[in-house]
Amino acid sequence: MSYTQTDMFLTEQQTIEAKIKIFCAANDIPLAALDWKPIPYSGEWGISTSFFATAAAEARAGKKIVVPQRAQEIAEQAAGPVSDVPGISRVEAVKGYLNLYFATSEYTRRVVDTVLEQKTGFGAGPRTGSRVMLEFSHPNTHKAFHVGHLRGTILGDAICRILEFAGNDVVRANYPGDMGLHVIKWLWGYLKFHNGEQPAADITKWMGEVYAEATRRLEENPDLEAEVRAVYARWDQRDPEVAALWERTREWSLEGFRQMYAALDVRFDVYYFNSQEEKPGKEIVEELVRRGIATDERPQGGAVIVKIDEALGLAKELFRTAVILRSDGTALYATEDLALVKHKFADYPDLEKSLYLVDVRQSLHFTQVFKILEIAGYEQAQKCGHISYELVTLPGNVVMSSREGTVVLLEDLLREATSRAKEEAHKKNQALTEEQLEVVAKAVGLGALKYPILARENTRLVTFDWQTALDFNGQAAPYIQYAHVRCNSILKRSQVSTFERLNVAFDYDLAPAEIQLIDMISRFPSEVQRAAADYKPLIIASSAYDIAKAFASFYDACPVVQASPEVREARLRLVTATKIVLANALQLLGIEAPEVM
RNA sequence: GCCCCUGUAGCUCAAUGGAUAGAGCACCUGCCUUCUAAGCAGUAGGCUGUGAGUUCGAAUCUCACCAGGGGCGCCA
Repeated sequence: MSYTQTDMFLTEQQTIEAKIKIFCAANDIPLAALDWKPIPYSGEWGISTSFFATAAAEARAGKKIVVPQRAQEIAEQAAGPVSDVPGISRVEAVKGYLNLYFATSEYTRRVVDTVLEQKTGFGAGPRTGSRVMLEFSHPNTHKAFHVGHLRGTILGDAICRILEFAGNDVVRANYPGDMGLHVIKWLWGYLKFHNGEQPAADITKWMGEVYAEATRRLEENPDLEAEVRAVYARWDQRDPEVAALWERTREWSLEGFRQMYAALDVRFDVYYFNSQEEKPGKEIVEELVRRGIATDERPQGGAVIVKIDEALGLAKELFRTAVILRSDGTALYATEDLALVKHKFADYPDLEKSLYLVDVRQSLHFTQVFKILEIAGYEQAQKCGHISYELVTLPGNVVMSSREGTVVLLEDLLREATSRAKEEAHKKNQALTEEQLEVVAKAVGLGALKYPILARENTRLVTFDWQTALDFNGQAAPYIQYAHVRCNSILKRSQVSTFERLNVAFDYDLAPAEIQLIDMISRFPSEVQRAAADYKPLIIASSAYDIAKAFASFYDACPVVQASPEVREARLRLVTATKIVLANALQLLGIEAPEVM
C-alpha cells in the first residue's frame, strides 16, 4: 500500500487500475504490481505509474525486447482505455510512464474541502486500536539537564504526537535514573558541603552544580572516595537519614523536571524509576541463573553474566556477553532493564510495541536485554525495539558531560532563545503589545530550538552552536510560523465568513504558485503515515517547510483581499486550508502556531 | 578483531529503487505607496568518498576498500 495524495482520489485510482488490468489481460501482458506516485513536475497535478517492471518480466520470460521501449509501448497502449475516467482531464504516456492529470478545478475543490471539513483532524489516520509505548527522555535525578538530553526529549515527544495522529494509542513513558553511583556522590557532596541548603529558582541547574562540585572535589582528593563508599553502604542498609535525604532531594529533581517539561510542552502518561526495578531485576537474575541461562561467576570473583552468542549457537560474536549483576551483588542498569521490560507489559498487557528511544551508544545494551528475555522464553520481548538517535556534541566533537562541566544547560538555552526571539519580534513588529510579545517570544524561541533537532535524521550527529540555535531565518520554525501568521493576517483583513461555504468552484486559471501550494497540502496525510511508520519527525518537519514555502510564493504572487469576488472567495478558502495544515503540522512537532508575530 | 552509524553544492542538510539530485546559509542581481520583507524572484555552485556488482533503472540495495564517529564482562 503506497500512500500518496491519491488517498483523496482513491476511487479514480482504483478505477484506472482495474481498466489497466483488463487491458493487459486482454492483450496477454503479465502486469506487474502498479506503484502510484505523484507526477514529479510542478505545474499540474496527477498520478503516475510505470511499466518497467512489467516489461522487464517479459524480457526475463524470453521475449526479445528493449525494456524502456517496451514500457513506453505498454504505457501508450494503456493510455487509451483509461482516458475517459471522470475527474481525469488528460492522459499521457512518456518515457515508460503513464501520467494521469486531474481536472484542476475538481482537484482543488476536493483538496480544499477536505481540509476545511476535517480541520484539526486533516492528515490524521484512522484509529488502528494499536497501543504503542514509547519510553523517552529518562533524565537522571541529581544531575543537570542539558542540551544533550533535549534531543531525546524533543524527538520522543514529536514521535508520540505523530504516532497518535497517525492512528495509534500511545503511552508516553519516562524512566528517570533516580538511584546509582551518581546519586550517592551527590548525597555525599550535599551532606559535606551544602547540608541544609534548599534549591532556588532553577532547581535542575542547582542540582547539577552540586553534582559537578562533588565530582570535582573527588578528583582533587581521591581519598574522599572512602566517604562516598560509606554513604553507599548506608544507603544499602536503608539508613533512615540517607533514605530520607534521598527521597527529599529526589523530589527536588523531579519537581525541576516537571517545570522543564512544562516549559517544553512535553508530557508523560507514566513514570518508571530504576530504583523500583532493582529488586525485581535481581529476582530475574536469580531465575536466569537457576535455569542455566546466566552464569554466576561470583564464586570465582566474577559477575553474573549471560553468554548470548553461545546460548544461540552463533559462531560470530554478535550479541556478545552481557553482565547482568555486579560481582558484589549490586544491580546494574541491565539488571533493572530486564525487570522494566516485564513491568511495562504487566501494566499494559495489550501493548503491541514497547519502544525505547535512547541514544545510539546503548544499542548493544538494548539488543542484549531483549535477546536475553527472548532466550528465557519471554515472548513479549519480541515486541520491544530500540530507536536510536545520535548525540548532540559541542564544536570540536566534545561530548556534553555533567561530570566534565562541558554542557549547555537547557535553562540557559531557553532563556537565551526566548529573549532573542522577543527582541527580534519587537524589531519586526512594533504594534505588538507586551503581552503579545511574551506569547510570540515563547512560541518562536521554543520553535527555533526544537525545529533543527526534528528536521535532522535521527542517526545524524548534531553539533551545537549558539549561532545556529538562535538563527531565526531560512528553513527554521519561525519561517513556518510566519506563514501561519500571514494566513491569519489575510483572513483577519478579509472580514468575511462566506468562504466557509463548501463547493465554491476554483474555475479561474490557477497561478503556478497556487497549484504548487495545493499539491503540498494534498500530500500531508501520506507524509504523516510515512513519518509514523519510520519514527521520523524529519518527514513532518520537511513537509511543514514545503507547505510554508509554497505559501510564501503564493502570498507574493497571488493577491487575495483585492482579487475579484470569485477569485477572492476561492483563495480565502485556500488560505484557510493552508492555515489549518500548517497548524496541524506544527502541532505534530510540538511547536506552537502563533496568530501574530 | 567483531558490530553499528556517517560520507551529496564552499558550509549545514534533504531526496519511497524511478523521469531533470533539491533546500537553507554564505556570495551576487532585482523587488516594500500594494494582504506583516522573519518575505519573494533570479544568477552561480555536483564524477552523490573510491572501485566493482545486482537491476530495465542506483545517492538509495550487495560486497570490498578509504575517511570520520560510536559500541564491544561488572558506566549509564
